[in-house]
Amino acid sequence: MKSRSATSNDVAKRAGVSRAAVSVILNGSRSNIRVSDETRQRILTAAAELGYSPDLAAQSLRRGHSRIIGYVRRSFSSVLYEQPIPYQIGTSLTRVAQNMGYHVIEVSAETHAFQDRKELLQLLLSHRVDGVIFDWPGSESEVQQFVDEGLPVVQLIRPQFAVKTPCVTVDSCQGINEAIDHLVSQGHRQIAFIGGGGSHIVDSSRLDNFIQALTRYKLAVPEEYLQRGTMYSLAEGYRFTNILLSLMTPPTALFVASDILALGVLRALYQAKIRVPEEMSIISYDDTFAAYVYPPLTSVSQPLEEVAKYAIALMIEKIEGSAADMAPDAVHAVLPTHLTIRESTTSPG
Amino acid sequence: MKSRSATSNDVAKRAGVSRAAVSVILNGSRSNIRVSDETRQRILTAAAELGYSPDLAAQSLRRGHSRIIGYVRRSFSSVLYEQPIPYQIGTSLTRVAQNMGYHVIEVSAETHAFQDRKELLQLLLSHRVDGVIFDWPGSESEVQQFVDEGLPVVQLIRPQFAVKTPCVTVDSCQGINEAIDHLVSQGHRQIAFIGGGGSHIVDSSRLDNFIQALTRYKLAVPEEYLQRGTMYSLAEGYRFTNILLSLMTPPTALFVASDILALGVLRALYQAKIRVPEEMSIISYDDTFAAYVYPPLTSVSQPLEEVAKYAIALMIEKIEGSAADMAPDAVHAVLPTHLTIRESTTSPG
DNA sequence: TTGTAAGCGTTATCAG
DNA sequence: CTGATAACGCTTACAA
Repeated sequence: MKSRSATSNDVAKRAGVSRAAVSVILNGSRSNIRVSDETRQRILTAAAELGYSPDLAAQSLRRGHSRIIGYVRRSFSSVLYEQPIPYQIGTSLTRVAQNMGYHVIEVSAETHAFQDRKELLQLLLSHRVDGVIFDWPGSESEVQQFVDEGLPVVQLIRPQFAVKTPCVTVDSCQGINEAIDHLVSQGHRQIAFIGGGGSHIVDSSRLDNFIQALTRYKLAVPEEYLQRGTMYSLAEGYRFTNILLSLMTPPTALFVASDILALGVLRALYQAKIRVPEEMSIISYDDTFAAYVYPPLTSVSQPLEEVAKYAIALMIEKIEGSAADMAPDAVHAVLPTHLTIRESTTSPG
Repeated sequence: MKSRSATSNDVAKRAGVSRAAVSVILNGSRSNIRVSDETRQRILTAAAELGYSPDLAAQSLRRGHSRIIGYVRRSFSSVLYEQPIPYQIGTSLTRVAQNMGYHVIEVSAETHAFQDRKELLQLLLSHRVDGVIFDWPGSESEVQQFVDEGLPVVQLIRPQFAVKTPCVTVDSCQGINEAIDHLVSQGHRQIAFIGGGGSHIVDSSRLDNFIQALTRYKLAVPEEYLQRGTMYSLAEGYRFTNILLSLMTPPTALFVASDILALGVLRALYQAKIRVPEEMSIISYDDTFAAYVYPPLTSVSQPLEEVAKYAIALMIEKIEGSAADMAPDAVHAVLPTHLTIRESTTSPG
């Protein structure tokens, strides 16, 4: 027995006023209309008594905007522990947006229903989203089609820079510098790099920043200390660690470009009976589950919560801002990383 | 320059037919109306050319249902690794629902905007959700208010059984039996329990099933082997392990009622230089990140994906089903767990 | 200040 | 099969 929700009409009747007045008071936009305190009160209490809640669909239809933001994430179905970032970002986005009166709908290019990428566009369009946030878009065209529709678009983490949209990214530079500072100050001179992940500049810059940081200290960067694979996975971390251990001069410290790689590193080290940090120092990158393994990993933390906040702020500005504000269509916010020191690093041997 | 989306009217004009025909073809409901193949084609191509996508808000307004399902999760803001289950469930729910033509909106009782719990109800009501799924509702009234509104409600994992709604839960029994079978078959006779988490039967039954399983083998269950705390946390796992290690007769195997507890267990064992599994076998419960630590943990896996599928199926049945089908208002689906064997268990000493 | 009326995009009804 | 018409709940000029 579903009780039909109260409408603004019901509230108006109960308060003995017009629908218009109810609309103004309850979802008040026009400020050039003033209402007496007394009628305002009547409306408020009437609404409360009836448990009135405005119909968002009707509002959306009338107002021409939905207050819905689409969030397109890479790989919906991936295992939580192999891709923790989109899970965290998605949740943060949703929470932040809700606090701003918006609502996020989460989709992925990989969902069964969307083998045809067109359908994804269709779905978001059907919801009449006010804007779309991409986390790590798979291709240029994936983003471009939304831009072509005239929708505000914000890209996160690994943008397709060829498409001119505002971006929010994270710069590994500061965090990696701090990491190398930390290791060097502990006396490490032989520091190796284990990396992975695609060809995006966000990934390759981790290696670049690593090399630069070592160069600042005039430390050698032998080619065999630079292990770089094609993805971020436990298996690759494991494999590269074994390669490094078999070198004539193994490193005394490892900089590992992702937590999931670090899990493989830890596994290889345990099996080789090499103690962390006494015999090998480790710093990971991401700081997702770094604190939860043993030993707790010193790690470069990414400000994911900030990324979400910034992205939503940028998006809402694009949606609500006047045309004038919208001029700089390629705002690129770069958020810094920092080192979180735990127990996986100490002086060598 | 936002190009206004094409409407069904535009499609009708372009195809030279009536709006009604477009509606029937594109979102076809009435089956008693037949359309010639030729006009159908005209409509389809016209829609494609215009990039028509139906306005869900308008449909929702007109049809009286929104195809939106609310998902109320406990603790939005908790750290991913301390509460992985809601993250996984939420994502699965969203994905499964999308494949069924529904859309999930995710909220939490703990969001800033909803200090007043009423606001959560309001938000969901405003979206005119067709139903609400609860994962671990905090209180009876939290669920009851939605039932009172006449909304279909499904509860997951840790239901408030006092409120009569369909539920989908997971039964630890089979998995724990398999776990004890496994340990006993390896020769373990001293098996301790580390548990935590509230007073919900889902939590306490893990202990009950553990005791029953041991009893089947006529094994002693000394009181000091039963360590039970108030929450699932790394710190408690750590603490309980140290207590167990200090006993006159320490156990040779540990059954740990949650992965996050197991992380603390591993930490304590490493520090005590007790090797896993050679000197101590471990089985965890949850199988969320059990595979990712070292050694990979033998763990009782919960069918979370199935839970999501079942919940959505149940929900859609309640929403769309005829009144007759809706009679059994307390369907209670219980999904079994099973043991996943990895490398943290072997014969004792 | 308050009331009236039009309209957002869709679907349902009901006569042609 | 088409075409007109009404209605869903809400906002907003504009008129009173």
